[in-house]
Amino acid sequence: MKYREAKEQFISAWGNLGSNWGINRTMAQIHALLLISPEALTTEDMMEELKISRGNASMNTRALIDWGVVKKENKLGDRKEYFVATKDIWELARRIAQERKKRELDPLLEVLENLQNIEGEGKQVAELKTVAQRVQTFGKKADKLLTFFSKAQYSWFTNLLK
Amino acid sequence: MKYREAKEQFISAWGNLGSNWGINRTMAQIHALLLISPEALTTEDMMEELKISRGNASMNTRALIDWGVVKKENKLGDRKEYFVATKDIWELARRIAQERKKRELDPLLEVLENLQNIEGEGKQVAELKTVAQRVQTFGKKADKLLTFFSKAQYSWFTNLLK
DNA sequence: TTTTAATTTCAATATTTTCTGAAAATTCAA
DNA sequence: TTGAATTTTCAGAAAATATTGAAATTAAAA
Repeated sequence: MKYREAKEQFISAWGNLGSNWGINRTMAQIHALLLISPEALTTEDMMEELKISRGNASMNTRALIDWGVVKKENKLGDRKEYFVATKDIWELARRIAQERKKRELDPLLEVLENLQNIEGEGKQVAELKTVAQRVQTFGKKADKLLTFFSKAQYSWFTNLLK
Repeated sequence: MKYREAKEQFISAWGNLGSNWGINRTMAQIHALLLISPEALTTEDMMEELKISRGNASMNTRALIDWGVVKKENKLGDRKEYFVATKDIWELARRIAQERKKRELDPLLEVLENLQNIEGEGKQVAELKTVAQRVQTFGKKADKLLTFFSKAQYSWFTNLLK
């Protein structure tokens, strides 16, 4: 396989994965591009490689920085900003886990906590309470696991499989 | 808190969670509704509760069935179809894990496998190969873990936290 | 059969999300 | 300061996704 084709396949696969995970395609593609690039890239580079506008590149690069998976870099005597992605996949996974926990699991658990004090008695109330409680129990466990995961070493993850 | 309000909060929270996970809001809301309902529901019930059209209800119910988290039920002497959700949250988590693995991880791993035979030598080629390999290694471990997870008992998950 | 009830499909429409591009803001050098 | 280079912002446009509703299909009852 030619380099160019391989690159396109990787970027495209990463983009698909991202969009299945509520991350927009361009954001995932910029990330893919940075991942496979041996050098830091400028906004111009991204625009050209992915055929996207300046605004798009700027906004999605910022989002990647907010997720903590991309960093700015400066080069002496150059005014442009350069960007690099964390190349450590384990570190990447941990950051994503951490960020999603914060954005999704935590708010859900808060809602579930509130649902414990529903008034009334009937069947429906009972069912809602039961489900809320079960989801909460499960969610709390997932929460603990994610917290642990996001602090753990890669070796822990590996050992889990033995 | 009143029952109605609680119900709305639960459905809304579940809908949000779903839409962060690439599952459309209505589909998640129907699922939420079935989860907290003590009885099987008809399409009519869903339409009324969620203010959605018949077509929408039909399509999203079907999608839930494809995911394996909702089942059809029949009542004697009643021509209508009734629907129930799996109430076991652990079972639900396993099905989702299984389904997402099949739809997302497996295709990614296949692409990565292909990327191992890239022609050429330069820095860029080397970097792409390295990244693809790292992602693949990680992906394979995640794959094993998910396979195990989707066959495991709830107690395994619980024990993990000890 | 034929009729009626229930469900599915899908073209048209509505909504949401993403992207563009140019103006505004920022940053640094002269 | 001023001015050029660079980045950010955001209103409007485009694209993608979800929803409707009525016609077509299917399934059961008469």
